Amino acid sequence: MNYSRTLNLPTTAFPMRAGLAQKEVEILRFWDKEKIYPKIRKKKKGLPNYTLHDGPPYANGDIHLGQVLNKILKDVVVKYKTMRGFDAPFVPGWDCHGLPVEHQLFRKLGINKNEISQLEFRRKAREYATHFVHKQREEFKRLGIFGRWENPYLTMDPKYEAEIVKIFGIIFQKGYIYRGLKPIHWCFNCQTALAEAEIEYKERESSSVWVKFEIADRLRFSPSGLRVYLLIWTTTPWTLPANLGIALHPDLSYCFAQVKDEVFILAKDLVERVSKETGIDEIKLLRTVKGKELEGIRYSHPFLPRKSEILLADFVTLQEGTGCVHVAPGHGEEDYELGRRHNLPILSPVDDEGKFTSEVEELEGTSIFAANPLIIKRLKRDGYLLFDGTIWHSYPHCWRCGSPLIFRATPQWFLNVDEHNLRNRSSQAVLKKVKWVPHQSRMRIKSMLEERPDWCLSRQRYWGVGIPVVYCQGCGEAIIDKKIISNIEALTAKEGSDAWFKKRVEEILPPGFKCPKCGEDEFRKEEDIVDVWFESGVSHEASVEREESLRDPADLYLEGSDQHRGWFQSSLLTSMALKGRAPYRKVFTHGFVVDSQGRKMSKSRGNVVDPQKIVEDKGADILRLWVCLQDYTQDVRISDEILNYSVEVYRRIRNTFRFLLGNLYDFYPIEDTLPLKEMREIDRWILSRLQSIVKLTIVSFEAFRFYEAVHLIHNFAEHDLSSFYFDVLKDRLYTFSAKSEARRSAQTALWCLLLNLTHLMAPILSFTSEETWGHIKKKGLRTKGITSKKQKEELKNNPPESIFLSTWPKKNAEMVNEDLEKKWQQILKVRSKALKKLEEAREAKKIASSLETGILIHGPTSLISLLESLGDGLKEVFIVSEVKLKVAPEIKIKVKRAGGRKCERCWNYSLRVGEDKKHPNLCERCLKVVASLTKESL
RNA sequence: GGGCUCAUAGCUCAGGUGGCUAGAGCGUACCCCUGAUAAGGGUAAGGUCCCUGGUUCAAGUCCAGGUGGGCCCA
Repeated sequence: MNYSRTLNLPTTAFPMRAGLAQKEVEILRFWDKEKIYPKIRKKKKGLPNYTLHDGPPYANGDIHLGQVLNKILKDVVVKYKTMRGFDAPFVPGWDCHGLPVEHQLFRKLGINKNEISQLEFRRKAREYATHFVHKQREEFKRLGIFGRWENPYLTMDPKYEAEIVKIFGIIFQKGYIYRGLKPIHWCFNCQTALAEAEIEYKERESSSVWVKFEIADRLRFSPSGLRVYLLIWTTTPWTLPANLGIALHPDLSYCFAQVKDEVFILAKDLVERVSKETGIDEIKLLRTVKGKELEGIRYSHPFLPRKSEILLADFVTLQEGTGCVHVAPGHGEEDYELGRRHNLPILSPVDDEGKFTSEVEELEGTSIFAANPLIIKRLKRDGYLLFDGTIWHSYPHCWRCGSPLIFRATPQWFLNVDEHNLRNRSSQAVLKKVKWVPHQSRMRIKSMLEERPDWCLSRQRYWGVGIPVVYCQGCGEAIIDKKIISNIEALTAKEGSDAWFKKRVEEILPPGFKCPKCGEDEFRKEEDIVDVWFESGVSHEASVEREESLRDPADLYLEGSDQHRGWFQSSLLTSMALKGRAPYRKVFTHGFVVDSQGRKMSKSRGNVVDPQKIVEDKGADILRLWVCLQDYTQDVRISDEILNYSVEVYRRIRNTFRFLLGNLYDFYPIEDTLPLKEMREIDRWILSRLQSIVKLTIVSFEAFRFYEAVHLIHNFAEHDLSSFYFDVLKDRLYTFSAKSEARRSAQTALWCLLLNLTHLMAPILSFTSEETWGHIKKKGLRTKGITSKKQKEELKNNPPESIFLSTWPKKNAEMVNEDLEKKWQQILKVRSKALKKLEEAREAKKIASSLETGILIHGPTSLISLLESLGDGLKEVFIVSEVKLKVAPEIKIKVKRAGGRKCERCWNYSLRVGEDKKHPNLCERCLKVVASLTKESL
């Protein structure tokens, strides 16, 4: 007779194989159709607010793994906080303006700035950014990220743009913003500034000149009667008129080298090379000093009536030249920084067309490249040229027209980081008021703040918010007026930032406006736009402060570690300047996604992984789990092997859910739950273990260590549940009478495990938890045997339709039983010894299933009485047919074949199998069960 | 080159204030089960704890130097 129909075998519609790619789409549709997110928002209204403010990604291209990592982490935090009883809205944002969009669009259109009007281009840029906002939004939604997707904040939204204008005005009024000069890459053919990304380096022939700068001060070491020169090398003689310093490395050795009746100062280690390149020999080394010993010594300019000083700089190297570096703060990045530190003027006597201005009288109107030979000729004539030649080297060119570029200083707007002690105040706020996770972030932001230069707010671009400044045509005065700003603000709010570029200046100014300095009434608008970092940097005001649902300062900013220099700082500085406090209470940073070797992803390396592919192939939950399996405070690796690991962990957790659901098919919590007191000891034990897991998981989530939580839960599912508790439980679940107390006790524990584990995993495995919840909620809705109307009503609304509308488990103190946990720890130790013995017997081909055996346990009295207390449960623990105990000084376990015959129903061996004639192959226990079944079916 | 940082089994992670015969899970090998079945159980193999020095009775753990990787700057 086949008894399997008399067993309570697991049944569930929850499939073993997830089919995530399709299933997730169904769940997304469910969330969408049932408006789950709006319902969450409504339900949480009035609870304590938790604001995680989204750092806006660029609306540019498809999302990459870095953004996936970032948004999933945010989502886990938000879902966790939501389920723990916070009102935690998520308002996603996008950074829409700026170079990345502009650059890519120019490329796509195949034109340059001069071939399209600014307004026409801006229209296209808006379309372009909008397109990617939509695209990325769908991609993020597909990952299961909850948020107010239908109404994100966009930096190109007119209201947002108006805020940018307003805040620029306020910060200006407070005195933080000034006008200064800064060198930029300039194409004098296109007459435009170029960003780094728009530069192409190509080989080019340039002059290569060695120039002598005569020392003007008396030197401590002074070779009698001889003239002493600093020897510099440059490939851009046209920048010599702007020379305002010569840089030496403080720690390099410099020598005084005599050539005929002149002495040159140059790096000692470069003497030989210079000699070779210039063909000058017969060099006599007089003496050597360290660079720092020459600091501050003055020299004369070779053809201008000017004296400058020797400066020290770490950027000086022995790679090329002479170790004495010509410094023109108006014509080079490093030169500029060095000049700024020494308060040198930013001299840049070259106009838009690349011609000298009147600042260099004798070259006025001459193009810089045409000036090169003139300058060389003059140096030669006056004896300041040691040698000249030509050189092929890599030189920056315009990506559009191919012309060689120059570095040229232009007037730009800056935020003074030291105004009103801004730097120190920010530093203090960051160190004392803000929590940094991981703690290393704190030092990082500190050192970056301390070293950062003033913030250049001007960009010579098309796509962005105009800097709201007008200039008097009469005296050139730059005017930022409260009234004008509020006009621009109002116009921008109404028509968007296009208004600034569309309107004539008179339409922006108040009627009858006159220059406060000279009384003139003709003006022109500033042409530069605001740096995009300023735009996203003011989101604490333009988004958080204005959003009804969000709180400023935010509870959390969560971004990649590159934002220490970026958004964390731009947000901090603007907030400090505006409100005198940081915009965040806590900052959580994560690392970067790298390949299996720990190397960064790049197209050239060919190791870029596409998240869309993983989603289509394995599912978003696998990606979510991948994120949460790793220590993302460091760099996060990805590879097939790592993803497969994620799949394995997923399977284990899914199967755990499936086992739980399968064995609860006939369990309805409302009527079948057994009170804790009446439950079996092992069931109470697993519930106590569960409480430890709940407690520790909460600790991990609070510290944003999701990987710790996942490892914990996975281990629990593996070690406590699957390999022990479930294995032991099968006998009771399958073979005992369906409604027996013993079985209900087990099911009560399983129900509790199921509820808790699905919740603990929900912020991470959102799709799978929701899927599981779908099966759970059907059970709770059953109202069989419930008569009162009120009860029925309650059950209608409970459980909630989505797991995300329910709350996270709390630690249940009643279930905690440390004594029990200790006791079972000992039992498990004995069990693992027994398993080893069983395996030996199995290897020896003496047994196959452990139920074929009986075991004899020797041990000290304490252990024996502990085991004895388990009663019938003892043999279940070992999954054997018989356990005998014997007191002995040493622990020892013996395995023998079980006596009796195998019961056909429960597979246990028993001496009493065969006692009943009707069921000759059943044991005494199954006999009773089967008998009751027959009775029932009658 | 500078600031911050990371390095433990093939993979993902544990290893407060130095005492370890260095752990867990995955994967691998072998075995068992066939009533969680493209599942489940068991056993086992796997590590110069990046390298080199030093402090110490004792170092994965502390110190110094180096190598390699990451982010940001130059």
